[in-house]
Amino acid sequence: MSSVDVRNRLLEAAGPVFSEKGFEKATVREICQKADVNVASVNYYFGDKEQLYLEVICLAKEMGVSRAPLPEWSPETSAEQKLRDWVITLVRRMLGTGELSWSNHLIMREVLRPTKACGHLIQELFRPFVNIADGILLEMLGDEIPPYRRMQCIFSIAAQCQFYRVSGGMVSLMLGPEEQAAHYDPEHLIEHILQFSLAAVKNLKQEFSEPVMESSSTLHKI
Amino acid sequence: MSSVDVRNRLLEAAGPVFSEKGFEKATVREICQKADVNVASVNYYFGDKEQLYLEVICLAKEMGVSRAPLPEWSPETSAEQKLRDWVITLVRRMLGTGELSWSNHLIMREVLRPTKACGHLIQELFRPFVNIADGILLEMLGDEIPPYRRMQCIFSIAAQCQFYRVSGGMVSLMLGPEEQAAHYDPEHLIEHILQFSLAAVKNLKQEFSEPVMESSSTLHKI
DNA sequence: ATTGATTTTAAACACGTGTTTAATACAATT
DNA sequence: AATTGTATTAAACACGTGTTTAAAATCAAT
Repeated sequence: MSSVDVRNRLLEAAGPVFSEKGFEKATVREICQKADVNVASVNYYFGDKEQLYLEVICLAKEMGVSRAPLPEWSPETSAEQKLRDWVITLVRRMLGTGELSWSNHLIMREVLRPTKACGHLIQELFRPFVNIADGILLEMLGDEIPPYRRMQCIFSIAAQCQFYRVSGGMVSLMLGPEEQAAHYDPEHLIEHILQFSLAAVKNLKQEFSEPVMESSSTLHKI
Repeated sequence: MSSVDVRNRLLEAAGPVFSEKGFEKATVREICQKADVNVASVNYYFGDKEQLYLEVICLAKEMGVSRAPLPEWSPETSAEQKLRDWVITLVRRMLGTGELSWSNHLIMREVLRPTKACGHLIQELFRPFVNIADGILLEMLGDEIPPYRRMQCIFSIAAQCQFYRVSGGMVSLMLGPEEQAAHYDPEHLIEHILQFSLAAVKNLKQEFSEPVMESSSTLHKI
């Protein structure tokens, strides 16, 4: 068994374990057992547990992007279709099952509780992906609408996709299994999220082309 | 120092610690140190660490509800106003700061990674709160729209509120501090979430009163 | 075949965890 | 004042953790 082989076996074994248990609860012993290598190999090849974790994060990022990439768009593709593709891609990355689900899960852990690896993910993964959505919304809304309003919309759309990932356990407990199977599979979710969000975005555009209604905000400080 | 005093001191000290560290990483020694009692007191009064945790969850539930309750509505309160109040209450519970923020944080931990305490929270806290929103949406949408569509809308609204709670760390890293302070305080978030969601809900009502457009869904399996 | 560097191994180390224990202190009751 | 049941304490226990170590094994080059 060559030395690079042991390194790769450790990386591949560590991904699912970190994903399932998190950095703290994951044990070097379990990872080494799954990789079928000695306990000391992590420290020998990676220095310590944290360095192994950082390399696993990079691996997860690359796997996620390559497995669920954005489609190529021709110049005449409509903005609405692009937004649809964007949401489909996001849901695929978030709710994707099978071999690569551990990478989504691991990345979500970084979002929920950022470590020093989160900066890397933002720069390499989140920011480019958000910028694409920003371009689509700019195309749909025009530049009279302030950029921060576009960002709020992007967060609102992403939030809906993220909800079923992070709160999936609670959703399953609230809905019956049959209800969940009937209306909450990824395809139905995509349709709902798109319809919900497109209506909101189109309304935002109308609000800026028509005179604005004053909203009586009597909200107190939280 | 009376014995009930030690019990309460443990409960009050354990809340913030469990909230900040989570059940696993929180240590009995730290809780006892913060409560200024002996290490063995947890086992003496609660049996074990988990039983203490369960009682802290119940305390968190009661604190959260009592601190940010829903307002009383008169019969002529509009559905739109009720939905506004509902969102305000949810954002307050989710993003509330100060003394009670640990209870929100702890409940959110249960949502993200349900333990045996989550069933209690659903029955006592989430289900009643969701039922109120369901009644409001029923009022706005009428009963021609299937109940599961209302539930999807409730999830979409709650998702937006939840997003800034669970992804707040990443949002801070993506936006600059000045951008975040300018447009992402709770009041601005409430306004955006309400405008975004009300537009979507009203569009859903229109869709059911007007002829439905066929959407060309060529989505493949994830 | 010998040598020297690299890799693998089992054992041990140092530390932190939840829990238990046996002795002590306390407070109320007889 | 003596007794009894409860509450508190410091110490120890049993276990799991990441990491280190020194010896053994493997491999490539001479």
